[in-house]
Amino acid sequence: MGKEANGSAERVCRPPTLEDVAARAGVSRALVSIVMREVPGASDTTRRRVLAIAEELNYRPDGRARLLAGRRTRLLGVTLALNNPFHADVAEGIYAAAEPLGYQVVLSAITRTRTPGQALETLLSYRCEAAVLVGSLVSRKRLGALAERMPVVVVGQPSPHPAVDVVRAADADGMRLAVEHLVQLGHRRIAHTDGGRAPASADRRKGYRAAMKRHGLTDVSSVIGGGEREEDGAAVARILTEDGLPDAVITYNDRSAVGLLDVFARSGIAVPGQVSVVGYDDSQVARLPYLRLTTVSQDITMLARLTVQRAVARLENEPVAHREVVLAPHLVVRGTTARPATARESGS
Amino acid sequence: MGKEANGSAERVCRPPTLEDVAARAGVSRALVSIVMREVPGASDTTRRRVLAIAEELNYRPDGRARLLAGRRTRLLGVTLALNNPFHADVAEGIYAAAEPLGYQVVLSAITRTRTPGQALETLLSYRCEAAVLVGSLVSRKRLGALAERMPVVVVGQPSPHPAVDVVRAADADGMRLAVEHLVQLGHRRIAHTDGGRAPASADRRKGYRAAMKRHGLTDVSSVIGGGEREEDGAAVARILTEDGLPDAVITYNDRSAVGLLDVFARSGIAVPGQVSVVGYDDSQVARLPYLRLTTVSQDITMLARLTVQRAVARLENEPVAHREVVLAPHLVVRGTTARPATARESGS
DNA sequence: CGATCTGACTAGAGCGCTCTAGTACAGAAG
DNA sequence: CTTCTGTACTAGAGCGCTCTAGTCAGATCG
Repeated sequence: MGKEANGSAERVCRPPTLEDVAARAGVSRALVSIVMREVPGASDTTRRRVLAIAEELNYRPDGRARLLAGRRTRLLGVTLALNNPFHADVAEGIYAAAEPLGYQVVLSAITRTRTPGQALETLLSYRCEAAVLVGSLVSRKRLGALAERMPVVVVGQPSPHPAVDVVRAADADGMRLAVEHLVQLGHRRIAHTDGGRAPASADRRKGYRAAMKRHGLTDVSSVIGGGEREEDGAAVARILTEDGLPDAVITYNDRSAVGLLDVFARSGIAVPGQVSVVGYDDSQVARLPYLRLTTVSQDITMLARLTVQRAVARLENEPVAHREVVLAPHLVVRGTTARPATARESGS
Repeated sequence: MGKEANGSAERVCRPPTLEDVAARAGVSRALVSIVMREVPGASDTTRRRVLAIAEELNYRPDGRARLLAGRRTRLLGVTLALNNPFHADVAEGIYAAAEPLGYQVVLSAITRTRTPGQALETLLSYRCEAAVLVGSLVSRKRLGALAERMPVVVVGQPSPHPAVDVVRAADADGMRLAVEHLVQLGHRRIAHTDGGRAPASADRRKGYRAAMKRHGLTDVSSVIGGGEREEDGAAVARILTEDGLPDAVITYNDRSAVGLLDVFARSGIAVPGQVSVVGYDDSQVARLPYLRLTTVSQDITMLARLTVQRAVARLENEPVAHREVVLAPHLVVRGTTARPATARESGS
């Protein structure tokens, strides 16, 4: 005859459990579990009744217990750097792709005070079934140790380790697209601001060099270092302004393009009037109406979807053809590229 | 005499448990638990021995089981929008502040496909002990329901609900600082780009109006709407460029200042030569060497630290003087503000 | 009319921990 | 020799679920 005034429930009393719902409904715990999991084994009538009582008691299944009791956790762990817009976009896509497949996502942030190792440790402690590493630099050794325990998918950069999956865009192709676009517009002196030690930077640099070579522009090709942040692009812009402008610049990513464009704007250098600029990523920032940055799109949504697909395929032992999934990038032409002003001298 | 070749462990065999370590060490599970938790009750000798065996077996405590078995979870839940730099900074600070106090952080992202409600639901299901809501818009009703279950701290904006804690900066004071700085420099026509319906926008707008009034500048005060993104600032810049420039602009946040500055740069409007600009937040972007944005600092690190302190205080039943912790903002003067070029006409 | 089947439901054993209430056994005090 | 104190350790009961192996009606069938 306990009068459980749930409405005035204080924080003190613990949240209701399966047991409570079962008792109230006059059924077994197992049945309530069946209803809550929406698996077959209960009649429609009881299903509705149990659901109503659960609602009434404000019952919410205990994630910890579920994780512990189930034979599977269906948990996808993601490590990411919170301050990186590309990472954030990927994580968003992973959430969206995982939930329809019945997988949950758990994030573990890499920050100044929290190393990739710690972030991974946390994920492991929750026994997630697969690890998704978004553009973070984890040592080959650690990668190997991790891959021995669970499927690992590295996103957005190549990874040398034979045991990990990789989902990324073809960086060399992306650079080729950028170079070809600029060449077709009539540019020759096309510079590249690289990403230094940042993920995928090496591939993009190589792609740039190859593309320049193919167009017979090796002698005018120039790589200026480098980094992934706005200020890195800004620094390069200052160098270029002093040393003489090229016809066009392809940056390592959109972030560094932003810094570059800003310094150009302040120096009164017209884009695309005096110099064309191509970014990389097609992140949110490239679409800003006042920037309208021409950029190479990695199709982040697709990247995320394929990442989840791959992790799930590994978990469910589906056959996987290649360790690496490489997406074809495409160019998004916006407002920062145009024919050179002086270009009436057609042909080479 | 089973030969447990752990080195060649396949993914198939489950990770080792307390039991395994205990068996190997010839002690009870409870003792191993004591050692792993680093609580008193074991001799140094056994402690070392158990630790060595745990290491050898590559044992890692199971977070799910810990959470479930302990009388407390010591889990702090944080909901945040991944694409918001301010949120990311706060989350980073929360990690840093929580771990020394023995609390763990669990993130739950708000995305286009994941509502604040869903994000909260996830946190609840892991039975975190307190919820931290970073600048997200949760209905008053939902806030109330949540606060009945656990301590709730809202960060970076006022919240009307009497049951939730608030940690934020004094937005009106921040605007006062900005206005005073500009007035002292000799500006009169100081405009404000507001944040529209964004969190804290109302307070900043009010603070601006009050400060302008105090300086007898009501007739030249002007609020132009508004939004929290770069493009919102850019839109305002275009309006100002057409309708006539004020002496200075104070933006709702750094993001919108970035858009504003960019459009000014493109239109050949000199900052701070023709117009001074003050941002708000002192986020990473304000410190970019090519921007050097004068801005009102909320001291995000401190905001995060106080948020954690407050949540922990509630959990540990420490006395709490006021529901709201309001930090005094301060002005960070960088390169986007200066005396007006024509300012030799001293006095009013 | 007993044998078989099917759908709805239940009992109870875990999952890997934590934590309370103990036991065992030193050494010190009476 | 007993009693006491403290340290080192253990037994075992949970935490709130899931899941296997049932039970038990009632329908189906030869």
